[in-house]
Amino acid sequence: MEIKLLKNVPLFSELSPGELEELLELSEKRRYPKGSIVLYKGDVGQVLYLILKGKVKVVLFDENGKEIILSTLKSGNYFGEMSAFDQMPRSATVVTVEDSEFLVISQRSITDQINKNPHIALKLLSEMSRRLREADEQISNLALLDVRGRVAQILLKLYKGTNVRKGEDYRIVPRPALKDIAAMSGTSRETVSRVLSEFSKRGLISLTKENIIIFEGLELDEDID
Amino acid sequence: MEIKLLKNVPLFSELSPGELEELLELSEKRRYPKGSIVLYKGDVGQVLYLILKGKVKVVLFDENGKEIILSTLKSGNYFGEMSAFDQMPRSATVVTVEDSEFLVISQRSITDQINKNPHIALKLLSEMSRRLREADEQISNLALLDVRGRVAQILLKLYKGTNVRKGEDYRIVPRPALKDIAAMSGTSRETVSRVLSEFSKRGLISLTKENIIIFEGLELDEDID
DNA sequence: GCTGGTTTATGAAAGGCTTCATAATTCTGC
DNA sequence: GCAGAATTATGAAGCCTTTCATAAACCAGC
Repeated sequence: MEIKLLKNVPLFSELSPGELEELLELSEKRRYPKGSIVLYKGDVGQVLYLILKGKVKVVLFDENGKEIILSTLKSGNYFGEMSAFDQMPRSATVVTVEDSEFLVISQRSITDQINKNPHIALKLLSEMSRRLREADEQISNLALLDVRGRVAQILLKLYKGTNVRKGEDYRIVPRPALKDIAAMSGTSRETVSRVLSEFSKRGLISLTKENIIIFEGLELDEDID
Repeated sequence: MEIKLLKNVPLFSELSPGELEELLELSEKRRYPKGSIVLYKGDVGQVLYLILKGKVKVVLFDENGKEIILSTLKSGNYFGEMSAFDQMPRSATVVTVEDSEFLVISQRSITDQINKNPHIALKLLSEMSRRLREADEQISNLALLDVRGRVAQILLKLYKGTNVRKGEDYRIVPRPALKDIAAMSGTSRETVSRVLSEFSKRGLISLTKENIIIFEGLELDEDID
């Protein structure tokens, strides 16, 4: 039944129907409503979660509850692989932002598959490289850019995730909550509100109720100031 | 000749002498004096560098030359693996901070070894997991802590890297330059200077010419303030 | 052991961002 | 369609950090 679904996940695309079958039998399907905590930072656990349906955010909190979003993942993506490979506790908390469904795969199943089929390892290495790049970029943004720059980077990244283009502009649909943009930029809701209205006044973006339209030129933000 | 050296690198510890020999023959040894740029962000190139001797820093710069240090690596560590696995350009610049010597291994050699010996893939996955954790922690520090907290975290991390313990205190030897602590904390030299002298006045650390001694209690810094 | 260059310490001013507060707007569920 | 909840907009005060400037300390090499 989900064989077809798995087949479309790049990570498993090289597996034979038999191997997929085997993987499925050893795995468990789990559902979580929107807003559930799937795993907690500090937990031990070596299972990997493949997102079949829905969307999650990977987050960290400080002692006052201030949140930083490390990444957002949707169906076809997976998380929890780090603990599967280095046996350390969960390094972040994962929360569903939509009703979601996961395939929970044990570390054992994964390493078994790697041994049979090293190609899977290369897929994993490639994906982890991508994540490391993104993490490095986020570090760079936090350390080297001011809030305007960071928010601009987040808008561009959000656009790449939605990919709605009309003529010369780029739309982020649906419009994300300011507090989420803030949690991605490492700043406060209020500051994001101010920064976006400044961008809007400068003609770099257009804010509507349903979306944010990015005009060419936002990339250059740093210079214009 | 370097077979013995390679044997001690965790990444290759499972390889047979024959496989090590093969790897060595396909690889090239390269030396760089202190202060050399080994690879530039944006370059294309899929080779992996194994550090045989010396020390490097992985850095990013903003347009004014302000630097953020993503990590510091020493002999036995490797870098450049990301481009080897996802074929994207170099995501950061690597600079030697000591005279250094590298074994330059082609992506091809690595994937060949992975196919022969999936265990190598697991080592790589484990190491990349570790790096991702560190990156996430750095993001969290930058986004959620003030400068004091970030500098404190860097001191603790530096201590873990030197591991000189005498009685109840922990020493960072040799004492790093303030500008490097700054580049790791995402702040300025001047601010690090002020923060350290504040820590010193509060009795959390002791600053000497040769080292920094961390007393128990620095971890709690956030609370004390 | 001196000289020039580098690193560190510290003050002062300015600015960016946070925080708190309030009002307006929008959304949600009945 | 309404009431209450959540989100957004905006002002004001204050703090943290940066930046610039200067002096002191330190270091490296001849």
